[in-house]
Amino acid sequence: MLPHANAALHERIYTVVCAIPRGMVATYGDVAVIVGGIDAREVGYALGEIPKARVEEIPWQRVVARDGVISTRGLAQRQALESEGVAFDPTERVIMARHQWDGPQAAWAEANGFHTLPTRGERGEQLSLF
DNA sequence: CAGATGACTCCCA
DNA sequence: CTGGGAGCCATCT
Repeated sequence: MLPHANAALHERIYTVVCAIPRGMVATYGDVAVIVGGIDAREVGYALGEIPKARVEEIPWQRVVARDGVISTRGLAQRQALESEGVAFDPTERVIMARHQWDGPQAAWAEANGFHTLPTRGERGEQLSLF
């Protein structure tokens, strides 16, 4: 379904995805919060509607499920992430403690009409996730 | 307007 | 770990 969902909404989602730094990942839920007014599912559907011509410019592979699991078929996403330095644990999950994006900078978010993520606390200290 | 459907997430058995 | 079910939002039938 969703043959041609709201183009403007897709653009906002794509813009946020393009802001995810190389080597980092964001969850569907995080992207939804940043865009505002939508939920994780909407993000997933939008990414599934990326036109072929733009799949090269949009780092869709940097968006993963909340627990670091990749939900797309095949290994393309995992390989793309590994090639840019994202590490996976033995169960094929992204090591979120080390690669989860903190969200856009306040200035950028405000300038583009987006939200910033709520403080994720001292996430960089809990490295003992294994 | 009601029902169905998803690259989601959370909870419980 | 697996599976089911509810809640979630936007769009399509």
